[in-house]
Amino acid sequence: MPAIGFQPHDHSACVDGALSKAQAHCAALGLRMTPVRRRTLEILLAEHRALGAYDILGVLSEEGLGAQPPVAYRALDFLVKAGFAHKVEALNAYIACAHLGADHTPAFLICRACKSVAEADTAPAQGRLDDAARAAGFVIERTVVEAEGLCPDCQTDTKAKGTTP
Amino acid sequence: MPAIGFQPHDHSACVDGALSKAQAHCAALGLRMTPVRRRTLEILLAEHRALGAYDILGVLSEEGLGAQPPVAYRALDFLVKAGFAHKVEALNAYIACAHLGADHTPAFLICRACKSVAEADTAPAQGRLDDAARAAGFVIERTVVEAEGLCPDCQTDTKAKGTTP
DNA sequence: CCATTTATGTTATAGTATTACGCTTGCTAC
DNA sequence: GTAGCAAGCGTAATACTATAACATAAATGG
Repeated sequence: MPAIGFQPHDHSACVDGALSKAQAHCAALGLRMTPVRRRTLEILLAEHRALGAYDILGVLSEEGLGAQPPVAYRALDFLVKAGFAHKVEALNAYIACAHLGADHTPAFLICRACKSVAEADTAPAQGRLDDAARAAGFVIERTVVEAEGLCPDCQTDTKAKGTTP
Repeated sequence: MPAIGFQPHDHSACVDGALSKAQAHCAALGLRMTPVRRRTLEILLAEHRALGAYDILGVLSEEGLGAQPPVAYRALDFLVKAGFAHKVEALNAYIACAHLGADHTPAFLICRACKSVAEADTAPAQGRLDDAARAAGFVIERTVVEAEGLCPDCQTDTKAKGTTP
């Protein structure tokens, strides 16, 4: 399960696949994929980048799908709970799940230059963190693993060399 | 390097030690430990819990050390950059560093019931994440590793059994 | 069809963070 | 010592993120 997001790929297939998997998952579990929710997922899927709730809201409201913050937050909550999207805590932003269907704990690689975000798998790191937690008598329910740095493309770009070029 | 924060310990020694280490570190590097910065560090050190910037600001302003948000944020930025404190991304809150002096990448164990936060070391997990990043061609500059769950004390408390007791 | 639950629409407000600008303080070089 | 400069602080204004509360509407299940 490689990090998805930096390598070129067939993006429209990636979007279509995710949408239909999400749809199927909803059908199977009796969840309701309403217009606002589907559109929100589409917006997130359109790019391998984290979007703020208000970015989403901007698009939704342009399309007449709701103009107030709760509309976007409710749709995002639904998608996150259903596993179709994740919240990137370091950015206070949201991103579509790149490994839909897998029951995973995501790790994010966040490029500080181009803002793209790749989703990797944490299973290995996870085990070690569990060890540390167990030693402390702590029971983990949810983990957040995020790394900020430079993606392959931005490592060679001059603009990326410093924080203030 | 065990997780610090859940076990009972000599807290005043823990505070005093951290303060004098910070002071010494500033002296060594020519950093300026001003009244606002020192007081902010003291406030954070007072508890092994993450505090919001506005919690800090509340105390500072009661004491005549500044009444507007930038005062708190500037002090916190300084402490974080100097390594005397960390930001807990999952809480949008700040906590004093529990391993002052060690050049470390912290991992936090956050109790959702009592809100205490322990700081563990991620070196092991770190290695695996590095592997994943290298495979993707990504260069990590900073990592965020946070786990939410229940601390030893709260696992037995009835109030902690559900999210809405 | 009616009751219940689930989702949406809307207003208002809470919580987190930054920009911008001017003043003061402390350091360094003359 | 004092002129020039950088770092820090005071303050106002504003931007960004998120939730509470309550009314309305649509779907589900008897």
